[in-house]
Amino acid sequence: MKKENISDAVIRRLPRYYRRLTDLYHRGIVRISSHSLGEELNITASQIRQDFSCFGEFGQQGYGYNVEELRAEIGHILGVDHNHHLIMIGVGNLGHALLLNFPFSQTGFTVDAAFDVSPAVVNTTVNGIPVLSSGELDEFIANHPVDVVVLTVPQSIAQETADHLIGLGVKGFWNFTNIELTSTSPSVQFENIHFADSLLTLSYRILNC
Amino acid sequence: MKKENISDAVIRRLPRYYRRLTDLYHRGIVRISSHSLGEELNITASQIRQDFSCFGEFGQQGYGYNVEELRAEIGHILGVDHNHHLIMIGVGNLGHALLLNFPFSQTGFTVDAAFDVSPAVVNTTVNGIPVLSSGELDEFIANHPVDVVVLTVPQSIAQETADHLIGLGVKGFWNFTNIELTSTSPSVQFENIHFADSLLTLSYRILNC
DNA sequence: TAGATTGTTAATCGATTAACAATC
DNA sequence: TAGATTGTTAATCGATTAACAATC
Repeated sequence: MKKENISDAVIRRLPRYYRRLTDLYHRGIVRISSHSLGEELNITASQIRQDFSCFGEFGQQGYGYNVEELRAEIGHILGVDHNHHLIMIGVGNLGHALLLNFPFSQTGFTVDAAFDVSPAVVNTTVNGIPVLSSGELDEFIANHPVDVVVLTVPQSIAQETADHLIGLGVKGFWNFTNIELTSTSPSVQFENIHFADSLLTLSYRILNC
Repeated sequence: MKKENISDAVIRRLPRYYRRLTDLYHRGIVRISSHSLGEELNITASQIRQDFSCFGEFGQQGYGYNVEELRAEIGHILGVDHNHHLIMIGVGNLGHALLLNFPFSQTGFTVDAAFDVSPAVVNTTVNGIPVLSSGELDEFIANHPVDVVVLTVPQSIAQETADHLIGLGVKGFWNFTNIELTSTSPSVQFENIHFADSLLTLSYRILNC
């Protein structure tokens, strides 16, 4: 299963394949060729076959790929069946929106708790998830190992919060603050949602493309 | 100013340069070399100089770059001084969070209005921005030209909403729905925030890296 | 002046695309 | 069987890195 040297570009295409295959599956489509799959995603058939061949042989000559099987394989590669444990730090407007709307469970994550400093939200629940006081964080993690933290805190405390959590054993951060987080430990993974960077690239493109 | 063949990789690095330079500027740092700038961003000095040279000559041999000037140049390239007009379609939890927290004006955008179908939000204002009924959309755009739409609607109506807006002349979409939007017109730009894709790549990396 | 650092050209590296034998 | 399509190897393309003359 574990392959080395999978490039970031390949990894970022996997969720798109998974998304499209899920759609095809729900529409009752049984088989698909690399050519057809690529057409819908604007990816060449060659690249799709190269990408899949990093992980195994999922197709059949003359037939193509079975949609349900391929979806399951890619889902497994991405870890949707892994049940990661996740907590959220910072329950402001954005944190709230994610807790209410984001399908964590479909993505392989269980949200165990959320944390905030504001008395207005501490000891409430949001979509069934308890919001605890930040003071309870260390004890909580000691009793409930956490794989990933959703970081929806103010920018000013983002790096120090991350450092503290890394010390408690957290290995992954879904970072919604607009800074580049760093860690001395190479096994810690950061995935950034940089809203401003994203909108700026759109600004550039509507002016120049 | 307008250069052809700027690769997507270059464009996506520009906001990171801009962000770092803004930080340096606020810290009162006057000059920086490509080497120092790269160290903080994990980008080689060579690549930084290559990137900048797509747009002009902003440095000085033996000295490096003036932080304030370089920040202004890159900001200008990205269009932060352009004052794009923007509206939001769909004022749910996520839309609300963006209206309340996202610094649109710092990014070169003016939010003129938001639209929704729910009587619970129509005719309210959020952070000073009027929320109008979706029925008023066509007339509004006829009177207030719109460059970019923030698409925070349910997935099921995303493509049809986009098609309608493209017909009304909208050229850019900041798409928060988890589907790939398409357009027959090549001048229409889509910038996607695919939350689920993002979290899935994190899932993959904590399992494999 | 000497040291530092640019902008740019050339070299390298990696990712994408094309081609094709294997085979369902 | 004949047609279709895979997985993989080879060719191409583009992006990154290295090198260096120019010069502040």
